[in-house]
Amino acid sequence: MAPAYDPGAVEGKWYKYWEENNFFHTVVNPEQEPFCIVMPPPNVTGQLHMGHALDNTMQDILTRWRRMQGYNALWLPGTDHAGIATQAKVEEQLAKEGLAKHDLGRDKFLERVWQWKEQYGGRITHQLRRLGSSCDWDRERFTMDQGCSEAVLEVFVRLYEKGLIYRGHYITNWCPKCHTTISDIEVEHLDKPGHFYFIKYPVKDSNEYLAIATTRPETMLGDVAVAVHPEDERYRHLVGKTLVLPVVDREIPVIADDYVDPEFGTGAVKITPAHDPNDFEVGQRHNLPQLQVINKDAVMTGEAGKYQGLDRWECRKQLVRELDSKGYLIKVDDHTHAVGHCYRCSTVIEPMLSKQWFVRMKPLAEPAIEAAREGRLRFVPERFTRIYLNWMENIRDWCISRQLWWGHRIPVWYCGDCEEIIVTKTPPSKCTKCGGSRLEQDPDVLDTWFSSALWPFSTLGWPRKTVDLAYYYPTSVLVTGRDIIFFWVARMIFSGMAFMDEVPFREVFIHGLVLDALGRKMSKSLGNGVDPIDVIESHGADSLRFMLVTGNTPGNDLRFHFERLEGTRNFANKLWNASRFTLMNLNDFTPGPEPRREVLTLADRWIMSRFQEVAAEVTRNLDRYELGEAARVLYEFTWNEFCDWYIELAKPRLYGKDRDDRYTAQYVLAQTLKGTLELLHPFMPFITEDIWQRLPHRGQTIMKATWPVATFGLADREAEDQMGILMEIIRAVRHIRSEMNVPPGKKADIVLAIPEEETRKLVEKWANYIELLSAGRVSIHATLPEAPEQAAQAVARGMEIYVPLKGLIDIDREVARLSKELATLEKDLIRIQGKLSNHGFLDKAPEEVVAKEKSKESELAGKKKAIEERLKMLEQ
RNA sequence: GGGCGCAUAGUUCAGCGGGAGAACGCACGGUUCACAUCCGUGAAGUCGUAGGUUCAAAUCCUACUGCGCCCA
Repeated sequence: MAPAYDPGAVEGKWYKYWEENNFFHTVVNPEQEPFCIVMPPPNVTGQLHMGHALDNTMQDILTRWRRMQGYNALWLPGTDHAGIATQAKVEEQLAKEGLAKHDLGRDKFLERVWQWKEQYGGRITHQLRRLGSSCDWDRERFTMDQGCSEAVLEVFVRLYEKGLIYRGHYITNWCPKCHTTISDIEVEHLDKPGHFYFIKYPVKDSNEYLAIATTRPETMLGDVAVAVHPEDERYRHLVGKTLVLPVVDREIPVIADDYVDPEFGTGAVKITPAHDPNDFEVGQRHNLPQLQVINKDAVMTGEAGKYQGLDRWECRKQLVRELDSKGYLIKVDDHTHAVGHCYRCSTVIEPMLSKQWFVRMKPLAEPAIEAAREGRLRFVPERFTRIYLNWMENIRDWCISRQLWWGHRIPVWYCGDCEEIIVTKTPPSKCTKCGGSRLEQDPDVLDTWFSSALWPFSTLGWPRKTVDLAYYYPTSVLVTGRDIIFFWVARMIFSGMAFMDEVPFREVFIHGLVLDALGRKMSKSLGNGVDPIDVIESHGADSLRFMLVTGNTPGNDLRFHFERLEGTRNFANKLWNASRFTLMNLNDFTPGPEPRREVLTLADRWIMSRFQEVAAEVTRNLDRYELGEAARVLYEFTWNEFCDWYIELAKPRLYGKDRDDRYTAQYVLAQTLKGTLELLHPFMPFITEDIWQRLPHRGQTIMKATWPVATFGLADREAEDQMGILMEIIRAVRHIRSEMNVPPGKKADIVLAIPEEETRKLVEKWANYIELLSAGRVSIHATLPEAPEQAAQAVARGMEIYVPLKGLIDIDREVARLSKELATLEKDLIRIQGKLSNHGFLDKAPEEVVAKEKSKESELAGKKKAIEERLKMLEQ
């Protein structure tokens, strides 16, 4: 084995081994309990970023753990066609050739997108493999594969037939750059500094005017009314009067509507139904016309008169100038307000009137709300339940049509003869009503999230009744980022309720975002992203995984620090070297019977007991989705207990002549290491497999090893207590040596006074531990007539520990050291005595707590007394 | 405007009713046959502020301040 761990040398090899042996693949087995995670499908042509790395590491940990626990653990992978993003990329590519998509036409363009998908579609799944993902690639799905597409058609038709899908002429969010409508949640509201323009609207045949305030003056070209609150005294006399729209000279009415907030602005609101969602509703209530003055490129239309052809911002500038010059502009205030931006391209959204398809949400949301309220579905952390519920309870209809070519085409045909609308899974040859053959399919495609909403059951075979579906649905847990709770999680839940009559997953495990070291979102525009593949290449996938998982709690964001990555890389190396040491000492070892308890040393019993507890604690934390805690427990056990103490204590027996002793040490060492590797395997799959394969083992792969549960012996409290005493002595001696500057190479005398017989016998028995780990010669006494000369002293558990330092001791230094210790002791003692003299505490605190405080007090008091005596002596 | 999260050692974060923890960094000392990607020892914190509940609060409650996020 190499003296340093080289991830590059092992990762590829083992992944290939796992995949070739079908270890990730599951087969339905009614005898076995299923565990299933469906992977949030990454964009098919995207590449792995830190968010994916975190999300998939967590899923892999859960999957590998459950698999080892004996579940039939399926992690089902797949990719998403990502309508807008993918189409935009291909359009970009075309643009480089000087082409637009319309030059090719729909069919040719789609061919290009499929080509693109073939070219890049494997990239991300390949990258997921490099991360170590143990998903069942045999079941890999794509949102536009045949099965998923069928599911989409089925769902669309069924919802339509139930009246839950309708087509409407409404105002929606139009992105002038992506050239499509997007749904409400795809709009990002950003606070932007802007202006509040106060404009005079003259009252017809009068000298009076009505002042309105707007943030978007250019839309006044499409104004069809001005609204005031019905009870607003200031304007009551104007309701029903006519205003003359400045510049345009069009006549518009003053109307009264509750929607107006009299406190805001001037209390008079211009109404532009074609370009504002609220105005749209006011317009509907008052039967107002809809005047479209901005087109799909965000350029002014013919309705804008002389401003036709101007970009919306340019129009605003010029129009304000004209208003000002003609005396209509009262004032312009600075005003910060939320502006809707496209979540994809950040272009300012233009509310636009058009015919679109919508999903009626209220009836669908109800069961999805119930499911969460009744606890049939649980969010981790729990607080996300409220966020989910709050959104679901206030849900609005979902606009699902997109003016794109790449996606699931809406299965709707319009008859050119009788205007019949035909909604069907299979293309009709003639009109079902008039028999005419002039049929035209709706040109739009569905929102990408429409297909991903079906993911948990479409990937398992729905709408067919497959065995997979019966066995794995509902899935066990969904692991995803909190940024897509609304986009995706909520939609899967109501879809699952609607079509499977059951939640799609029992639990939703939400994690945060991976931020850069400064706490900023990683983004292309900032260029602060860290490529997981670079990290895998430089530090190994295991280090990356471990780093992503430690120091992280459910739902919270995580900062990416390079130093932390080094830490986990070092940990991998530590594990590697502990294993190297173990293996070097196992050359003549064939595992036989478990050593009898009598031949076990204290250290053996201690490490076995500790391992037991660690296994239990790791399992408990995984159960609670506390992956970070689980990883931390393993880190500390491996490094601090197994390496720093157990291995050191095993050395003499491994190097010694006694074959039985050697066998016992080998046995415990090998077993503990193997068990530790198994507990670590979900976190660090590659290195653990590599070492496990070299150790005596049964089975083809650590992946299928049994999750350690009480594999050898039960917790051994006695061994832990006894070991604790010895560790305390060793630490005390090391402390003295270091403080007194005893050269590390120099053997020191260690004189122990242990009045208590049982403890004395224990220490006598294992004195070699002290000699070994604190480099000294130990002599043990019940009591000493007087303290050794020129010795440094420590006190622990009623024992006095002396390190005679003839010629080395610096009395002043020792006095200072002891005085300092005395000061902290006194501080602790005062606090505890205060507690113990408090009647409230004695009466109300639980007995154990009181007993604990009492024993602490006597321990500290004893220590204090010993140190005081010692100080008195030294100062004489 | 409403909601949520965070505030603990120089830094990044755990802990979330009964002795302030880890990692990194820092200081001191170390070439022993697993590992200098290492070993040993140490210094370092009125646990954001102010109240309250409790025998007991970093931990629960209330208000406030600062930062971040979501929704309107």
